Amino acid sequence: MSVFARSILAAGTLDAARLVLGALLVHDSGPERRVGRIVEVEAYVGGDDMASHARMGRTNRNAVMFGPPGVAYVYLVYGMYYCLNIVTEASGRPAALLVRAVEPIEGAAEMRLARIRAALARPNRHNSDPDRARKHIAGLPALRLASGPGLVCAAFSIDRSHDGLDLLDGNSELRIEEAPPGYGPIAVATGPRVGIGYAPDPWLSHAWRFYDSGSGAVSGPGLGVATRRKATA
DNA sequence: GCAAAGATTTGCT
DNA sequence: GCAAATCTTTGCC
Repeated sequence: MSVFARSILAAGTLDAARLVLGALLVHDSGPERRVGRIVEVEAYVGGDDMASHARMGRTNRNAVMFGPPGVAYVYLVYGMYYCLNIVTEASGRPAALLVRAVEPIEGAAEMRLARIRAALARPNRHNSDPDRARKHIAGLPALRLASGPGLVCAAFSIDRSHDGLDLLDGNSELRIEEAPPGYGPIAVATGPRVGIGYAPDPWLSHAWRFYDSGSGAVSGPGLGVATRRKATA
């Protein structure tokens, strides 16, 4: 299987978002190969996008967003969860696609184990019984193993060590591969981005979330803090 | 130097 | 349906 075309990511981010749906996220190391079909992404476009980490210019955290396309931008959100982005557009222009959900194709058992490992690594005051989390994840349908940005990283064992990794290098342990025939999205739907209630319009309202409406792995309507804050405001 | 908030998920009420 | 967990980054003193 060949890696995803860098020229597609180098062009406009909004076009790239539609074309990357259906492509495969592959983690090719460890006991079992993990493959997931990308079914939901969000576009963060340029330094003037007030919802983007790039809105404050280049910082230590977001530096790779300013680099070449096809590179992984991985950050820690809320101090607990990692999020995976695919950098887009030419060097010097900060843009990326946040991978919000993938549909497990291969290695679902390993994804489940990785989810359990991640859950046990962050016990909280409610989590008095480790077996509870274990059983919860064990009972999840495969389609729900990576249906959220933090869950994608948990299921694929992605962390800050992958920041800056070239996802379009066939030798990378984590990479994006072309969609096999028939894997493209059946119907691409769009909507506003999730969890960016702090951003002013027009960025708040831009329909820059793209997903395959035919996939059962797409994440929920958006349960982020910012979204709730907006709802109660 | 310190305070505040975040591209989320979870478990209990 | 809500609040907590947790830590990096940012913005201001």
